[in-house]
Amino acid sequence: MIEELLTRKALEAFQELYKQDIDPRLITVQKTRREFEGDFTVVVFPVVRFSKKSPEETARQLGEYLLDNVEEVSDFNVIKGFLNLVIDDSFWFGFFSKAHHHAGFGIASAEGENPVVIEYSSPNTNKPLHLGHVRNNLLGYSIAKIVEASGKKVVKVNLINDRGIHICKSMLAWKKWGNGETPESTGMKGDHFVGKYYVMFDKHFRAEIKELVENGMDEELAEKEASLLMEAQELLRKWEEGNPEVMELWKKMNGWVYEGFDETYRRMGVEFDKVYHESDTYLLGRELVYEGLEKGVFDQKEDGSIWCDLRDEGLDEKLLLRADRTSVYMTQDLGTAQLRVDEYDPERLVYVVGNEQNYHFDVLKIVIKKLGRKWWDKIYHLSYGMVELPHGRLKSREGTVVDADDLMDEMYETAKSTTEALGKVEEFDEAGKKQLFDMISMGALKYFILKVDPKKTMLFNPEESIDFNGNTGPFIQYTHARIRSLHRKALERGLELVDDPGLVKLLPKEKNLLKLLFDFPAAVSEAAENYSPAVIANFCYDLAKEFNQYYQEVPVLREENPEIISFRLKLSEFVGNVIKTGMGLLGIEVPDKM
RNA sequence: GGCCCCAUAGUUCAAGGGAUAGAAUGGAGGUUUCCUAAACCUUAGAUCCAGGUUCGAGUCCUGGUGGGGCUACCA
Repeated sequence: MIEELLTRKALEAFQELYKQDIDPRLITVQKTRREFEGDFTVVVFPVVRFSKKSPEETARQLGEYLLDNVEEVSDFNVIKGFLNLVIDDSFWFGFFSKAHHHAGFGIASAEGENPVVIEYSSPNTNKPLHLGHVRNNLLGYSIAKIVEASGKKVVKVNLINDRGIHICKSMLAWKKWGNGETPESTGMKGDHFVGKYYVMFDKHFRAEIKELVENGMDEELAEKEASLLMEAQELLRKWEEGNPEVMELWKKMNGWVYEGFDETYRRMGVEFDKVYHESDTYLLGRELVYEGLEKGVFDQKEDGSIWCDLRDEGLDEKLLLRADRTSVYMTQDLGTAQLRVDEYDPERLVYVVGNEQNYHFDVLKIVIKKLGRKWWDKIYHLSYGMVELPHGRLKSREGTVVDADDLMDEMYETAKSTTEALGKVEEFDEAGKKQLFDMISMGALKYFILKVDPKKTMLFNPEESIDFNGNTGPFIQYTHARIRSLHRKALERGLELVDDPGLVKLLPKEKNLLKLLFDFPAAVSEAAENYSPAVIANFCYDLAKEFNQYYQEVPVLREENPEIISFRLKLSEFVGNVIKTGMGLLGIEVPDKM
């Protein structure tokens, strides 16, 4: 890397010029800001105490040394304590010649045995997916792609919370009021169908509480003793006992939900290498809790419930098993973590889970540590921010949710009408149109969500919807389509091209593009280190924006010189390929024409 | 009450302790006989408050204000 070379040479310069060995961390080489001349900048303020010269003088002497001793440096200028170095065109052109052929530029091949296991999605089987899940799924899938591109093996896993009181509520409602109807008989998508009964349970449950309270019962007590809740709990007990009738209903209703989820996953373009079900892992979790009890790291209370005392770590006591020995959320998460370690021996266990569960994961790590598992610190909670609506956060109960399927439908319609209004679809057949509208609508949605730093709370305004102009997915897709169009036109016109154009005088915009392209592998690494697709999204946007400016002011195909046409065309294609690769890391497809 | 997170143009987002805080959108104005105008160009507009550390603070520290989350024998 050129930055490392410059750092090394700068250190060398300090030895030569001032007889000083300085801490490499004091030398910062960064990209020169747009408004100044140069490609890389060394900030000399931190090292003036070693040179014992003014910042300007230090920068000037360092600049002269680098100009004399580093082949790539062709000029420099000094502004205050900033040394701006100009890298010779031949360096950038050399990079172009080497890299533009390479289809997988920026993508490292997987090495090492131990994979990174990434859990994402993790739905409950009682209701359809909403906007919060969309952020989760898109983040998880994209991060998996990015980590893979950074040269690691990745296993994408999903953990389905398929058991518990929530699904029992849906089951009970269906038994009581379903009259045997099914997704097929109603034409509803399976997850929406089951979700309907979950809502129905809640409605009747509320009504019952209201009635109990009106008859003089305390509200808190009513919420605990409502007959509907008791029945649902009875159903859960029967489930844990393996009651055949209950199991059958449970399997049937979960099956409906999975069919619905699969459709939504397919549409979002996400997939998994392995799917875990909580119903398969909670028993292992229970064994781990007993193990901890034997080791004396957990405690049993008089009623038989088992707890982990975390007060020494500044946290509270945490329940691990109920008095009746049924399991809680933490129990099954212990089990699944152990299972994954046994199965994959991972270098890291990444959990893509919302930041509302920060506390849960703090506790999980400590509990695993207390169990004596050395891999406790391989657990990494990728804690992403909530999606808020203009009126506050998403709340299923209050009906302020944005349903994932509805959202995708609306996006599709918007993409369709916008594209048709622009008169861009005459040349497409029906299948081509559908494919294009899918790409554009999902591109807009995915980019909108992924361009935001995962850790931050983000706002989604359904009224204003998602834009197709400016810093958006379709803008970048459009740039790609333009580049592909250039390529098509060049072939149509039978232009005389050369395979490896020789060194041409680089225009400023061309140099800017090459500098951006040069940074792509570093952007992939940075995105992988920080688990942040936003880094890639911003990179793609900058590249597309720079290209559009270039496209606007520089003719590509209308040049005389075949060498120059070839260079500009290949540079454009290089940009197009990197956009395609980068957007691919976000799970976004790019069209050849739009 | 305790613990955690956040605060940047009207709005939605950027900014690895570095130069004059970038974009987009919305506002105002402009570009199409020429490679796709979902584009491009010009223009106005912002770091919550008070201290501190530093040659240098949107970024780090302390206090305040405002917002969100967690603090379930729900998952």
